[in-house]
Amino acid sequence: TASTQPVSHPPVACSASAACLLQCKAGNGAGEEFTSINPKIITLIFKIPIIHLQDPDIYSPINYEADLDTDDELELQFLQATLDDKASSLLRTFIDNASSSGSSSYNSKKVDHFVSMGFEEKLVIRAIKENGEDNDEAILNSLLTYPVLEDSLGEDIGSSSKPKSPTHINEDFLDDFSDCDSSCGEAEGKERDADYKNKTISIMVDMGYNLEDVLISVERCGYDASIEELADFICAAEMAKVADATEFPDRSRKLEKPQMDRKRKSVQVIQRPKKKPVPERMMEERNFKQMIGFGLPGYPPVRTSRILPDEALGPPFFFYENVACTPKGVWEQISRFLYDIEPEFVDSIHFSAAARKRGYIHNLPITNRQPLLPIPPKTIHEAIPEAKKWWPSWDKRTKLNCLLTCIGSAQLTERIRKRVESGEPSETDKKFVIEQCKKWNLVWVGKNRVAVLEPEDMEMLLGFPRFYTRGVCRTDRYKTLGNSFQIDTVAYQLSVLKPMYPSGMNVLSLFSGIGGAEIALYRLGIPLKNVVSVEISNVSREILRQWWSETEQEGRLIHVDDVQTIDNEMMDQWIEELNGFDLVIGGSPCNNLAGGNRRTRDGLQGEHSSLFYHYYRILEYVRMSMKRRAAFL
DNA sequence: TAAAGGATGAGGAGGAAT
DNA sequence: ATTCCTCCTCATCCTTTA
Repeated sequence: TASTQPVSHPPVACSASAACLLQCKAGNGAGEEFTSINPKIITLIFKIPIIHLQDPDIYSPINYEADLDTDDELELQFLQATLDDKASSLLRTFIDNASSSGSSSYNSKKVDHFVSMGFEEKLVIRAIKENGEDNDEAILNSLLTYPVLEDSLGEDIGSSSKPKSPTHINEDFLDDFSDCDSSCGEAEGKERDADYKNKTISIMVDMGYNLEDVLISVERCGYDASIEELADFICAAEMAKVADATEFPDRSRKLEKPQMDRKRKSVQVIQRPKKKPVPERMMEERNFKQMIGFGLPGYPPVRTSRILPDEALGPPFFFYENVACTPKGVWEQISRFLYDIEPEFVDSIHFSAAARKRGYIHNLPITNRQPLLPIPPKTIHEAIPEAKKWWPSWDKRTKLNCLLTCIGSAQLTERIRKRVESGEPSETDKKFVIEQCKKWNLVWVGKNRVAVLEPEDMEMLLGFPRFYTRGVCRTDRYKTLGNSFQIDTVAYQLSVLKPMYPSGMNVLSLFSGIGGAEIALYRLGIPLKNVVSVEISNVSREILRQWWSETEQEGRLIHVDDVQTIDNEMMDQWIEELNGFDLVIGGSPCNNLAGGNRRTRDGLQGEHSSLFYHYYRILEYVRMSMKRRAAFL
């Protein structure tokens, strides 16, 4: 059968289509759009082609339905109902990819084709019978619909939901356990557990794992955990010992909330907590108000540890960034896709003289962070000492506002000069001047003269080397810098990686821009072994390339222009050539989220901001592919 | 032709007063 | 708890200027 075929090729090829589906508008020109997509639905689509590897019965879409509540059903129905022409073509791609990539080693018969995508054979037969053999789209649509329509399947579903990592270790091992699930009675369950435990432990020890570690991992992950899950846990625990014993699940903590952890684990990314919505959780946090994240250098930590869902643990580590003040619900949506990890909101005002309110979601440890040295100036006067001389007493600013992509005009600064130069300005004049200064981040550069920040000022305030962006026109320097990371802020969070990777890192940098992530790692003293940098703007790419060349980086810089063109084959090739990625980092476009956008602030589904789903797609695939590779080697 | 200028507010967050 | 007020925002697009 399909499930016993050796894994020789990445089976997932539909992810891009799945992500694209998110952007499909409702059919019939109704003008409605997806405003909130449940990751369950998307994950369902994502997972379908890979599930056959493990255990088709367990991974059939029906089983996923176990995690779908009423809302999800509606959403799924809505998804299907809105498959217009555009979506249909994507669906076509989805099917083609799944068959050409994932099922290349299987026979071409219709049934096998869909079985290989993870659907149950009997349902495939039924769908073919209903739709005819030649209509793949209709067949697939039916297969996706069955779980929703088949009420009677609900019980079976609920009891057999046991998603496993797509990692392929040894099918024989899994076959031994795949027929045991919670549908057994209580007594049976205990017996099953004991049986399972013994077999698993025996196998794991045979595989070379330390008995104690195996026992701990079984305790921690639950008796129904698969071998690869246990292996993952042990691997993570090992890393934790090296890196930060308090960050990863450790022995003292593992028994605290076994039920909660088991539940979370057992559903992986499919299930999202419903009782405690993310928004309230996030807003309750006092870190949102002050935007100090989990703590700042030199201050007592807000939080010293956190428990990440097992499926979120590195490697690879990941780091995601975007503007903090998005339309409502956006961060909740992002968080739901990124393993429900709580965003860390930090205002770079704590690291710099300029504000920059940003949210970060990552799976990094949060203790033993170290700030970059030297500590950057934190007030305007420290940052721009020459301005102090000309600063009027009635301008009370000590900090700059967020560095944007556009600057004030020379005409404006001239108008301000005229208002101010004729004696003591009136209150009205002062009000106008202060208002404009705050709006455009103007600083006093001469007697009665204000000016916009120079590109070099912005480079410094953002933590880049001086003249980093030289060589391109002034407008482009402002634009690219305005879109960048604040290096000190990001580096502080990334600093925990330094002791873990003394010999350097392989980095997949998405939406690189001018290379804020690369500079942050470089300034931390973490060697850049290989960097795959994805950036659509050739101006930005050139800036990074130039820096890479000038600083004589020993590693390799691979540039890709469009994140949407990255397919599984490319990722597999990189993973093979570079021996995997250690970090997937990036901040997806904020155009449709940022408050300054008057025209197209249409949220995460916006034209540019929806590229976030490619971050998710790529991260998910890289993680899956690396897991599979690790288990295979 | 390329760069700069100018017009284009909504939408939250947060504080103070009620 | 509600209302009022102040403040700020990784922007976009068309026109004007150099």
